[in-house]
Amino acid sequence: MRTDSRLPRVLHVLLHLDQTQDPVTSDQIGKMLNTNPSLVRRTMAGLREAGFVGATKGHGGGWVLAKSLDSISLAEVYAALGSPQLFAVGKSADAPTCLLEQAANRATSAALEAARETFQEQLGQVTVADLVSHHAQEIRQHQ
Amino acid sequence: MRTDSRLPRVLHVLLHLDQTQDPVTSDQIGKMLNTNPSLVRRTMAGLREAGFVGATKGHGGGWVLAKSLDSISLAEVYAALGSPQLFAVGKSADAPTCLLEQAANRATSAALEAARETFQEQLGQVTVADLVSHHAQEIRQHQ
DNA sequence: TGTTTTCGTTACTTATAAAGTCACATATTC
DNA sequence: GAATATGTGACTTTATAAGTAACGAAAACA
Repeated sequence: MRTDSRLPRVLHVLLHLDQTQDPVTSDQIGKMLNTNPSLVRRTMAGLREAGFVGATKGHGGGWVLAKSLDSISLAEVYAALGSPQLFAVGKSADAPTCLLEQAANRATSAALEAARETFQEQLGQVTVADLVSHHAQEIRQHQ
Repeated sequence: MRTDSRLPRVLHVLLHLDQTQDPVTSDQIGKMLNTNPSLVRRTMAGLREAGFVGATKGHGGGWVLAKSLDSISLAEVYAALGSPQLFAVGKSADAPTCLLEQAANRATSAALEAARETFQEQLGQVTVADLVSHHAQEIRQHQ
């Protein structure tokens, strides 16, 4: 498959939503992400269901933050996206009968699971607000 | 893409090669892995170049171990496969100009890199021989 | 010498999942 | 009622490993 870029993309969107009070349309977000509004709506759906953003229809509608970014961890964002498949590497088969194949799968899965834990820990330690907290001044200069 | 199962597969093969003195053909390995001999030869090529196995042509030819399994770490096997793409998740773009997108990418990459380090550490701590060392008796019973 | 076996390699097809696209119903504002 | 937006279903495209086919080269065997 292609590389799944939903996590960085929605983080990017959340940071932008925090820069304005006005609703931002899927069309505008699509231009930011170089993609189209339908994909934006689908990708943002999980964040809406998680209560991180709200969407309103009609004139003047669009996406707005529904929660402060310092109360949303990256782990929660990842979970809101449906905890997408993290690894491109995996086991050879689900339940092999060969003992040697079982051993090979066990070792592979163990290393992957350890890596997944690290990934989750890292995401859990950081809020979306943290991503720019050390760059606030720099960012303000460029808005 | 499909899930990359080369690592568990070649580990499986190495463990089998350790069970016999005779060369094992790509055809026989293909039957073990439920795939075909061409794919086996391509996948094993990296292990041959790394000096972990040898291949001989002609009658009575095939694949044999060229090194003791207790001298090969899983990390070396992974490297011999060309260190395949580990993650299905990745950054949104290589060098975005938007500072907020840069921040989103940085955070995503940082979590992934930490996870990769854990993965490599895990693989580095284990030799191929370790995979079955605690199951030696059980495996002998089933051969 | 010639046939068989086996690897080594190239070229091509298939499978899979995210990305991307299109269309349209629904809801809201003007 | 017209215009603007989301929500969603159906479909196409893209990227990459897996899988397949074919054939030359090398080694063993008769």
